Amino acid sequence: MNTSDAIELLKKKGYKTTGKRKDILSFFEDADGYRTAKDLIQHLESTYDGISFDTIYRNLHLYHEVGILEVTELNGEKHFRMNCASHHHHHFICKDCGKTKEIEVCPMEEVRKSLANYEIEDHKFEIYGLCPQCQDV
Amino acid sequence: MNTSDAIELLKKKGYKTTGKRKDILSFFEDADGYRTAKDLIQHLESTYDGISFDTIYRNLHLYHEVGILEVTELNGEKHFRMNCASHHHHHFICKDCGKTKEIEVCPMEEVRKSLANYEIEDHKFEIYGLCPQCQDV
DNA sequence: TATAAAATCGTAATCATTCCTATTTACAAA
DNA sequence: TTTGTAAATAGGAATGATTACGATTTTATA
Repeated sequence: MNTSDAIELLKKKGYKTTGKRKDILSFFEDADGYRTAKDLIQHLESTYDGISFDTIYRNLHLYHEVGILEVTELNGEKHFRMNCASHHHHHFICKDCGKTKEIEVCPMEEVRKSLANYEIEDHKFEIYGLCPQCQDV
Repeated sequence: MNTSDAIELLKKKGYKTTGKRKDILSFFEDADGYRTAKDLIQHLESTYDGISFDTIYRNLHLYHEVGILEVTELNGEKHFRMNCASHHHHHFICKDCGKTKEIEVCPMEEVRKSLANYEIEDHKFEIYGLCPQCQDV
């Protein structure tokens, strides 16, 4: 998913296009990893003085709802990244810079067998650590 | 891990035994799944009127630190359960009642190969849904 | 260009969690 | 058994992320 695909998707669903919405999208397109609401506010404040929490969180939720963003919860804070689910995969997440690396392994097929009678709604497989760039500080 | 093992471990580490500490342990021993700080407060309030947040959170942190409790973050809230890591495994977690089922599959061996140069510190593999008991409501 | 619906602002409220000081308690040593 | 002291707790304020909401502004379109 990239910014223009996302704008297209939003239009198709009847949502309006605003400067802030576009900037939020490019922020995540450039980020190439997980970012928090705080990160986003900091980025937008230079352009839009006095931007409201409401705007930030409303759009983060909206984007997640329509599948533009993925969410994960780390250290009591929600982290968002551009959805890259063209195919199913998981992520290594760098604790330092938030950048991600795709992991193709998914053990769910095998797991399903051991969960007969259980209704599986979702699953999460994440690996945490330091990416090569963040190791020598 | 059960209550008496935990008390033993705490003593060995030089921590004092109090009624509250014991009750917190039995709460989790009986729980057989993930519980929140709020759940714990509700449980303790009937016995200890006016119990302090400090006591709750200090002990949750302590128990996590020494390995009595495991933690996971769901819906903006930390969830705790008795540590059952006699061997490495993961969990199915019921969204309704918090009960867990052990999952023996762990794909980390395979994953490590694709993460050369990455420093792996931790990983999380959880399956969410409804357990058989919670499906027909 | 007028209009209605959607988006945003400004700010207060909420919720989980952390922090702080005074007081109480557990337990080891006398 | 008493006592000294470090650890534990109470009570409540503070913090940080997130949500809520009435008033205002902006977008899309007729």
